[in-house]
Amino acid sequence: MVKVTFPDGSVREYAKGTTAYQVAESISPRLAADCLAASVDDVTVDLSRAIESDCSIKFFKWDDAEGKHAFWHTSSHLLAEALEALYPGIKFGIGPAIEQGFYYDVDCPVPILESDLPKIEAKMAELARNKETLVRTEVAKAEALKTFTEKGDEYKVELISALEDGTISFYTNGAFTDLCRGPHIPHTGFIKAIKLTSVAGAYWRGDEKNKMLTRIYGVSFPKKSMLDEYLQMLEEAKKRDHRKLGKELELFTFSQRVGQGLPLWLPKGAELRDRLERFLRKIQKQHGYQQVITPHIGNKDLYVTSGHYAKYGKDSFQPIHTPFEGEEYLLKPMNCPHHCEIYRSKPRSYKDLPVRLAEFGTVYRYEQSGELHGLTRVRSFTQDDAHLFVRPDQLLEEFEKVIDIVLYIFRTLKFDKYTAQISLRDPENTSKYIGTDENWEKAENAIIQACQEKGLNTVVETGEAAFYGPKLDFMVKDALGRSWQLGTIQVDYNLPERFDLTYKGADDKLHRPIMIHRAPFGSMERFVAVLLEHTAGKFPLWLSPDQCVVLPISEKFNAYAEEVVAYLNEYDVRAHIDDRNEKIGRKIRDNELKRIPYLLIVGEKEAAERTVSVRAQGEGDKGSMTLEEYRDYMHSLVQAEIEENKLH
RNA sequence: GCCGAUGUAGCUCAGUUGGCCAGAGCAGCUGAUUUGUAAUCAGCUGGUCGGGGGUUCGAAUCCCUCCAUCGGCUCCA
Repeated sequence: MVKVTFPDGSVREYAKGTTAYQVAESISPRLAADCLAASVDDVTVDLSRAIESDCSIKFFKWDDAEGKHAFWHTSSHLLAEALEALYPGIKFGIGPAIEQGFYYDVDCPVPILESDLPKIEAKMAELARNKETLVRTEVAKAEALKTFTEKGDEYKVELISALEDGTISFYTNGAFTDLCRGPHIPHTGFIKAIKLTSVAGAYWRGDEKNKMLTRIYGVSFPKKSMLDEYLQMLEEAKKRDHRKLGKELELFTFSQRVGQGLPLWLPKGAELRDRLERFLRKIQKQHGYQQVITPHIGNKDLYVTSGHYAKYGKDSFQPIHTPFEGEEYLLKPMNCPHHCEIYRSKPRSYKDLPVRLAEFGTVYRYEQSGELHGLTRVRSFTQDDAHLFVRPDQLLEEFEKVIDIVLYIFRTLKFDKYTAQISLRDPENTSKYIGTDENWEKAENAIIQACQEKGLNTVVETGEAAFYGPKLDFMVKDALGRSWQLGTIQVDYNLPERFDLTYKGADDKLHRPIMIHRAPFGSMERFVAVLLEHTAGKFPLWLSPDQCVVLPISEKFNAYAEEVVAYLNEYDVRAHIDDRNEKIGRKIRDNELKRIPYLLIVGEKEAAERTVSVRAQGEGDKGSMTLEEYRDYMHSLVQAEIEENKLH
């Protein structure tokens, strides 16, 4: 007999060799029917796994991440089985579960097109109905190699070659056998709804030097209704797409003639951006930052000194040559070197530090054409940049203060779901980076310690650091769940050395400052994009380009409406008039669709009483207010939005 | 950059197997209407069908090429 401990702490005894499924069944048939995978001593396993010794056990259903993972992983095997049946000679790369579904990478003798997906889906559904059991077998490495060499699947052979003997397992569903660690759901009959979402190219093992395979993406569900919900969710997400909203709300546009990836900010977008900038500028002023302004180009030597030229020079916009002197200039791809030169413009004392130089600096980077994406990835963008030059004893405190600013901004704009990611150097490949191991270690430790002291929940990603230093990045997802880096804070020991930055210490000797690079928004472009997707275009009142619009019932009341607009504008309430010769219903509809927060309707009654009839966006009629009441109401709302999350 | 898809008026989209001057709604303009809480009516303007080349008696439709956009991959100072 073996003792099995359950999550609630209770213990039961079972005969040795009892499967996880049988254990579930012994608790309740319902649990056994719903459960998709289990964990034994915190290792996720198939339900068919036999229990050989005392252990703790957990069961995973669809609602558990592990359950979904096993479900989608099995779905990818089902996809592979269908593909093998439909495309003889097809070879398989890898086919994992992902955050929202699964994919399989294949090398197919005939191209698989998007138009082929329904056919493949149908085949999958057919195979799923057979309730094929996923059978695990453990094999010796030599045998595994033999199997796939005979099959002619060089990708699997390559994968197996890298594995240790004794750790290799196969899973078979129907006619398809795959190299796989598992775990899987018991049989394919659980898979009731399947949608193959797209085909794409993907390099074998993620390396662009390798062959490009065909990747087929899909999702699957245990119920048809869940698929419908999922598709519905995608439709909703499309409505929040910042590219669509940017066009509808007239915030920004692109022109093929100007060039790809070069956004043109329209008046309302420019106003929105200006408001965000003023918001941050104010916080920064309170925190001892000084605004500076630097040119959009810089001498090539500047970037040779910083190391950026060696790293990015070749795949950047090509240098600008002066007509006579033969000098080379680069479009500024970042602001740090310019700020270093400002630091150097006079001798600095330890008493002057920290020096905090801030600039909304527009930079130009050659992004690969296939990477451009709305406002989130562009070739010209404005960083809300600042560089802090600090003494070693100030590093932690300053870093933590920057974290506070980032979090304040996120709170104020209601970005409550973010991931704080510590991006470290790849220790396997240090040639990608500049600087000494000692300095890297110091910089990385500073970030880790600051995050701990702030009690920040973080994930660590190795190999994601900038080439000159490690970073703390704040990632936020867009409407479709794609993650974007917004705020970033970086610790840098390298540029101060390369630019020979110094300050005079109390000991009368020269010391090296440490640099903190930081951008709480990241870039104005990307931030506005993600903000649009989060708010669906319904900006908080303080940010909204238009706070209210005055709608006269007929032309007879235009004069009074103009008075109202003038009054509100005088008191910093952003108002304008809609004096089109249209019926009031029409004006309401159009302005609601433009997501104007407040509509003020004025007719005979309002003109006589010097009031406005207030209608809040999406909420309908709120009754009438005098101009003074409405003005104060707006002021209090705006105040509340900003004060609510105030930084201490 | 790579794989795949898409590109028709300012916007959203029709356009059958290649065949009469390329259509609609919205927006815009003109006129009528003077309106009370999500679309008033009528008329008009607007397109080298992404650019270029080719096949054909004839091309939005077929082929080639370039450009842009979209979904991924790679990249992201």
